[in-house]
Amino acid sequence: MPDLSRPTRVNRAYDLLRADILSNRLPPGFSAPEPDLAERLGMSRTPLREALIRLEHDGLVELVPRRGVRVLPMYPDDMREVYAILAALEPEAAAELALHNGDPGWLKPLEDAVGDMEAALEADDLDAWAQADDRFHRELVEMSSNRRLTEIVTGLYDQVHRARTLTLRLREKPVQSTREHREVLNGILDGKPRRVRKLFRAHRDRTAAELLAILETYHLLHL
Amino acid sequence: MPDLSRPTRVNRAYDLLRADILSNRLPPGFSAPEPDLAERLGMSRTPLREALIRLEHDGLVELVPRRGVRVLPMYPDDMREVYAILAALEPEAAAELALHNGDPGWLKPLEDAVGDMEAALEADDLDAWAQADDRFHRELVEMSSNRRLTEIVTGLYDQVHRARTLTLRLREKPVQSTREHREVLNGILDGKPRRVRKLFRAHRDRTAAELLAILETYHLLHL
DNA sequence: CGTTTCATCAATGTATACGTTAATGAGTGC
DNA sequence: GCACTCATTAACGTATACATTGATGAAACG
Repeated sequence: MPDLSRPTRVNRAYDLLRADILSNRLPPGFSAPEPDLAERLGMSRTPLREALIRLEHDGLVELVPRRGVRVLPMYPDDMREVYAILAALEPEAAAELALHNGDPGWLKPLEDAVGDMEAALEADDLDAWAQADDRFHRELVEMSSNRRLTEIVTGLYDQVHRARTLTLRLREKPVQSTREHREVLNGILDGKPRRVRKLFRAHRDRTAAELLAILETYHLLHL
Repeated sequence: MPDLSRPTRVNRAYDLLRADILSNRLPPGFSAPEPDLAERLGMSRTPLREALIRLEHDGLVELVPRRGVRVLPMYPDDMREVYAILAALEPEAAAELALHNGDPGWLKPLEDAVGDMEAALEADDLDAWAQADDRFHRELVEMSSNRRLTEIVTGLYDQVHRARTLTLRLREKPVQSTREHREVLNGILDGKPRRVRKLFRAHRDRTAAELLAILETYHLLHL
């Protein structure tokens, strides 16, 4: 809830560091003392520290006294934690949508996202697919119009972002995932909350298991 | 995940302010410029600001440039947000417990909590009842051994803490609530996850509705 | 050579300083 | 009497300074 838009140094530091972590430019395990980071960002330690506190809350870094900032790794158990929470929240949010029938065209963002997933799948463009997938999930939770829920869920997305990116090309073509999204969307359109919840839940559980299996297979024990 | 135990000024400021907010000594809507607060806490603005950033993340205060810190009020819609999330998370955590049958005596903390609720109800000690109720919910989510889940849920508890305290004496004797906790516990003991989920969900939905009704009745529109 | 002691160094936690800028109110014009 | 202008004030965002203290490696010792 801080104003992320104001052009303050704290915000710049936060945005830059977050982007570097999500993109793996600052890989898990990386650590550096505050003065180094501050210099690299061209600012003093004061705003940097404030940004770091926010990143720590986001579960992206750890502030170890005397050892500086450490980018947190994600172990399979961490992944399980995140997906267990998402498996409880997302299906509920989706089911909720199935009740609130708004004006027609209301679900356009979701339809577009699923459409883009299908198109990307057809075109074998995995990056576009991942982006559309991400959009689907983010749009959906935002439609819940529950600000707290949105913040929690997007925070969790961030935490598993690296793992998703790294495993994107290690999995089979996401044919089933794409179909499942379409089914969830249809369920919402049809106003079937219980069906939607069940479908989404199954989707989450399946994708979580899939991702964990890949991590195990490739011995990617920390991301 | 900051180290809350280290005796630093940041931690002191955080603990004191959080306690003051939860106890309503700093009521919703209260606001003060940073220098005032810093002086009152006997420290400089630097550690204070770091504490405030954490409180902001916790959803307890808002940092308004030029106007200082503002203790956030809770409107009915905020309450709805919080309870919607809890209604998704807690039943899931409880259902999970119904699967993992650990050693006997494993559920002791929950049994004690429910026992204390029943005793407090008998003794007409509302404060003790509320404390036991709180303990039940906290213990339960901690047993999920999902650190992230615990942090999210306890953060939400904090946000509605004031409302719960203030309405404690405006509601009828929590006979049904107490019974529902006992039923949930029995469901866990019997290893019936689906039943537990349903019971807990109903409990949450009912208590949320009850609380909101009270707020409406008494025109307590912001807490 | 391994271990212990101690001095050095550097990072942190915090205080202080300061330029910028929004808020406030006095003063002016209408 | 009301609106507007502008000067004053003070809070914020940030930089800098500094004492404390853990870490590190050298040196002394066995």
